[in-house]
Amino acid sequence: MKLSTRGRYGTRALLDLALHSDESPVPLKDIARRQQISLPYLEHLVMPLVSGEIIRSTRGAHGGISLLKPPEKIRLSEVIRLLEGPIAPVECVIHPDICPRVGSCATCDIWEEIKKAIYGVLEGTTLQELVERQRQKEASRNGEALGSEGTTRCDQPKDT
Amino acid sequence: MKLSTRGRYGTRALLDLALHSDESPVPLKDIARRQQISLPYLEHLVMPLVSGEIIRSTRGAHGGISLLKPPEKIRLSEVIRLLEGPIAPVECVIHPDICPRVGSCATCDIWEEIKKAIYGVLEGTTLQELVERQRQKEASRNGEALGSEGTTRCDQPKDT
DNA sequence: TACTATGTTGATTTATTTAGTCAACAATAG
DNA sequence: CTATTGTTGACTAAATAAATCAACATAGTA
Repeated sequence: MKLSTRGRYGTRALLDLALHSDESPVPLKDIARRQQISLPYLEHLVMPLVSGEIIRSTRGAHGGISLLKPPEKIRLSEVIRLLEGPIAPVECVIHPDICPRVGSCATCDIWEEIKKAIYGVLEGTTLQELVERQRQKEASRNGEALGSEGTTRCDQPKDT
Repeated sequence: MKLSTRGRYGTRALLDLALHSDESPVPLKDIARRQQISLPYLEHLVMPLVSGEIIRSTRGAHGGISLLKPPEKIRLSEVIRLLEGPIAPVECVIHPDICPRVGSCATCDIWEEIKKAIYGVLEGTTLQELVERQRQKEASRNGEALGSEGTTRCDQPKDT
């Protein structure tokens, strides 16, 4: 029941993009540096977001990626689905037709409930909310202790 | 965000045990056959449940495994924790101390919420409820269509 | 006692997925 | 034309999942 780096890095990249976008595209290189994600890896990570039409990419000098929709219209449910695939914890919830007898197995009901619970959280959270939370945290952090480290990252070191 | 076979097979094995236990221990061989799980694999699977004191095992002839607690006292949250480890979707929710600055990363809040949502479902479900659900399903199935297949399994074929 | 049925443990194997790199290529701005 | 950026696909290394196998321990039974 773990999220892979795709979901985690990808979400952080999107949050970083939202925090730093001002009309002009944001180069992947900058996001990679700020979020401490290897550039070649990040390039692959964001591709599903491009084809999912969450972001647009611009090649060439001064290129980069930019949001295709306002952050309040981007739901984490879609982001995670694009980055990690279906949210359900087991296949039979995704493809009930492969179950020899759907509806005869009590455990699947529980897996279905878990799927709905996860989906509820992700569907109810937009990128805009993430942005606001992040700004709030950074503000309160500056208030309490000045001059500490630069950009912080949460899941970087070993959160497999 | 997938459950591994450990969690799935283990839960089914436990449900099978609860459905077939009548004082005497149930041999792993029987559970393996009914649930179509390879015996050597099942042997490894149930070990965490033994050390977690969910079940007791008896060696020798007429041996097998038996529940150590009444099914209504066995919560899926504990079963899954024993079989799959911590429920949180990322490490930093499990070990906040490894985060360079806990509380400064907005995405972790969401992962924490997801953890709570999953936990809520699992904590709120007991083995007894699974048993009742299963009996109910089998009863209604016999009512609607007689003489179909034997034991059904839901997640067996390909629910990775 | 000997034998059979069962669980226990640890080593080993195989396949899959994850995470990441590399290199060739395409497009755009200046 | 050149530097800068994204795009694509092949490739690799490491970790994890999903078993399998063999040697052993224990309990019942003839």
